[in-house]
Amino acid sequence: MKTPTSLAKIDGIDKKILRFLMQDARKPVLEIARSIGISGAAIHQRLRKLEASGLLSGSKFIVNPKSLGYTTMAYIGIYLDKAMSNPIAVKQLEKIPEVLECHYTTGNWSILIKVLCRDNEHLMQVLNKEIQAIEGISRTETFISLAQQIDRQITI
Amino acid sequence: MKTPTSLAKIDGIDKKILRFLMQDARKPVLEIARSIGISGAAIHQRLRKLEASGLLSGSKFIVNPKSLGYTTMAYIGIYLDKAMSNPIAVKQLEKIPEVLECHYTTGNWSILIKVLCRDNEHLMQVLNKEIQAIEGISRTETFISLAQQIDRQITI
DNA sequence: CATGAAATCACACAATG
DNA sequence: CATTGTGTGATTTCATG
Repeated sequence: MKTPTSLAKIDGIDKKILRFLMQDARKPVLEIARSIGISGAAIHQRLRKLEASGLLSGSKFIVNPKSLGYTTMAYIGIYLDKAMSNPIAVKQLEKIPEVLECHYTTGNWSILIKVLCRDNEHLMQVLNKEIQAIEGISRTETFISLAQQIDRQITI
Repeated sequence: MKTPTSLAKIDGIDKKILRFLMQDARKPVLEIARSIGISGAAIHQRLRKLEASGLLSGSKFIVNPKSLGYTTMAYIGIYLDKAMSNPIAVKQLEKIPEVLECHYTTGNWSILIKVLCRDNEHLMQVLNKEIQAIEGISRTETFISLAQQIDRQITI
């Protein structure tokens, strides 16, 4: 087995286009066209191809959580009971809006989640009233992010 | 002291606009306007205000790393030597393109990073040749993400 | 694959209620 | 704070090198 998912083959022009749009999804295609010296229609064709290949999975507006009063980010390692099936716990975690990521991981924990809360008190409530209340979750270890110094996507 | 950063006050219409654009940054403003029943110009005014308030920190095209052959994601907890100043290590980590996030955390480690690699072998090389080579980094603990079941932004 | 032309649509800035 | 109107520019598609 050597083909996990068909790899997209992209050339230098695709990379340039992507680098622009990964920085600013609303950058007009025609501006990019002028920057890299090909026509707007050519960029359209390439973007359609990249979408069809699955390489582009959409675009997002990024909201700054601090502006909404969310200042406390934390990672939480979760130990599940042996008998517990992981998907059931995940389904419960999905219902907690403060949970932004959830990974099934190797190592000490069964799963590792990232949560975003307003403050420490809010984090404590999410931990005690929401997460610990989920059946099958036995113990947790919390790591509060005091500062995030790097946040980026894959380098193209 | 009660004002960490001025909180943006947003109403229901702002929320609707944001929910659309957080899903798809390129959704035409006029489409949103029709969906929620106000004029396009009104949405523009609101977006300008939200940008000015700092709530919107841009937009991004999302690329699917698997399409580029990057299938191994991992979190790495890093112990720094006591004498080590955190910013210097971070500066070195920034130079490693596989490092996507870097958090200064409470708990066992000094910092927690997220890396994205092509495969386990690539991860091993990044660990041994790049990360362990940084002065001040004494020990690391790696947690490979076998599957990511939740990935989203803050709920508005 | 890239181009250019043409039709449609969106944007942005007013001035105004 | 929302609306309408308007000039300008962007998007999208198509037929064609």
